Amino acid sequence: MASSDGTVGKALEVLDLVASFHRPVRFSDLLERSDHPKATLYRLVQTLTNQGMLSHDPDTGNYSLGIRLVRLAHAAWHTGSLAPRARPHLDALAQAAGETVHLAQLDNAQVLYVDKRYGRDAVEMYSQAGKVGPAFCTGVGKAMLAWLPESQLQQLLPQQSFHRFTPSTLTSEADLRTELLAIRDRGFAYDREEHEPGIICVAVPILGPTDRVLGAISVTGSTGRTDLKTLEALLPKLQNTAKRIAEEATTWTFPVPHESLEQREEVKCPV
Amino acid sequence: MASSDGTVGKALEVLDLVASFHRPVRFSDLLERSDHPKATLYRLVQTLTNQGMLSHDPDTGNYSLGIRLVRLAHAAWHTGSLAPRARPHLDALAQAAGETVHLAQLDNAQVLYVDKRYGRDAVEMYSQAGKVGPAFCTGVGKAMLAWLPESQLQQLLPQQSFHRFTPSTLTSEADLRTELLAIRDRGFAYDREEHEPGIICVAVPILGPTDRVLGAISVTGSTGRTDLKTLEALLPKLQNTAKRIAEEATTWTFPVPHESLEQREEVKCPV
DNA sequence: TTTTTAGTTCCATTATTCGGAACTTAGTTT
DNA sequence: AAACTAAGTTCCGAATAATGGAACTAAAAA
Repeated sequence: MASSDGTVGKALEVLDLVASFHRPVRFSDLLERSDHPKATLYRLVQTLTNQGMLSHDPDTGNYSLGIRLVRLAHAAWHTGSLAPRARPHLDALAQAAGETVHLAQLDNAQVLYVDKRYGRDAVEMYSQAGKVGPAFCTGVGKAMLAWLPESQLQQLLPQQSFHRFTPSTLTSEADLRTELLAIRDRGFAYDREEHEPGIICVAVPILGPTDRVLGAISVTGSTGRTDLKTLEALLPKLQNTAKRIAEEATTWTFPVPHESLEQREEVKCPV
Repeated sequence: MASSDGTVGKALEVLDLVASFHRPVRFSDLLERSDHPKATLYRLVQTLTNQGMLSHDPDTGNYSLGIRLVRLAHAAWHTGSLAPRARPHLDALAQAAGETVHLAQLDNAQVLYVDKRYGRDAVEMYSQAGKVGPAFCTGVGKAMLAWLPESQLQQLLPQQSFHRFTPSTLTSEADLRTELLAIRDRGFAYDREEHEPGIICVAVPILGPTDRVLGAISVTGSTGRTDLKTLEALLPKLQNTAKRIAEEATTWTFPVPHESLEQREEVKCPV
């Protein structure tokens, strides 16, 4: 599955490229890291800028990800992610558990955190929702992988970096496969400081009717304050929460759109 | 500027179309509202799904905006919007003012709120930030329009709906033009219950070196608790904050990326 | 069973994208 | 100031990818 589909694929690739810099970039920065010939890349960037997916600062010549993305993501988060419907359940879980709670979904081969709660206060959400992490060495990642059909695993596993973050990171596909079987067997996943030293967690998948993987939730702690046994005691609550979220996600029929359409409509590009 | 550029433009149009439903949609829903022939739309949707920009629930056949958008938006918000650098200033302003504070940018012809503070507590990113509103009848919208070059105005004004939200909404381009001149003259914009009854605000633009419009901030109140005179007293603080944000936005050189690239890389699509 | 509706595939035609190379700035260096 | 360099932009014939009418399949309704 090496190659991307068509012009659209290439354009989206450029978006990822811009994102990967984590800072505004000049055209030549992009050119350097891209396989496309100058003229081609230039045209792609132009198009994306026109479309508001990139923004271009005429003073500095820098490109950044465009603001249209933020708008689209707002909608994506509302209709496409589990977060809005999982919210009350997450709140309750965070209260009851008194530990940090994560809600994640798969974004391709990576884990994407779509919501997060700190024991009590809902702070810092800005910087957290939307963050991505590795799948092979996080609790939520492994919990989701464990329930994927073989066909999908075959696509996702080769994309894992198996980078050794800590001494306990699983660094081969074989080790991970063994772990995934164990997880599926016992019904939940551990993170034994595999991603960050001192950080442990217990995670369960959120499964749809056909056991399709919808997402995962976890409770996280630090080895200083707690241990796996303690976190494990929260499992019933975790599993209960996961079940409820799954129910909401599948039961729920969306309310009829209130169509605040005064604005909407096909708005076209400025220069 | 009726038409969009190329295949990429069409694909992004489809994303907007999906977003406009505010709920998961079936293919036929999209077909109904789109000008594209069935096969063409189908291919576009396929491509976007492949790319993770749309997600497709095989159980229900529904499409939603994909999770890849959330990831991209996270990056967009960090590097592309004023929000992260404006943050401490907004906090300070909200504290000092004791009123709700908005930070907005232009997304095409609309206003996009990229951050918000209620007197004290911060709000979650994707449920509030990412929201769009009309430009012609909000304080931040008018503040930004007032400083745009004529060429841009000519593109954006025809896209305004001029929908009468309240008795005091300006409902014609001519009225708005007059108002914009007044705003530019006095240096800030009022919202005299033009968008929502009982909601008033005072807004100032955030201007770059060449007076380029970077964004706008406002303090908002309700007619029950306050009045325009009172809000106006906060103007020095507002203007000061805007200036600081502008400075940060232009001065700031981004820190060298910590390149947590174990993950990144061109990750390709699952089935 | 037949009919209708929703979703998917085919493929010759057509329109877009591609990219090498030349050109234009703007910023350095001698 | 002329010569050089690097970054960004435009051109245009060749190559490729998108198009969409129509036919097909699957599933639901009559």
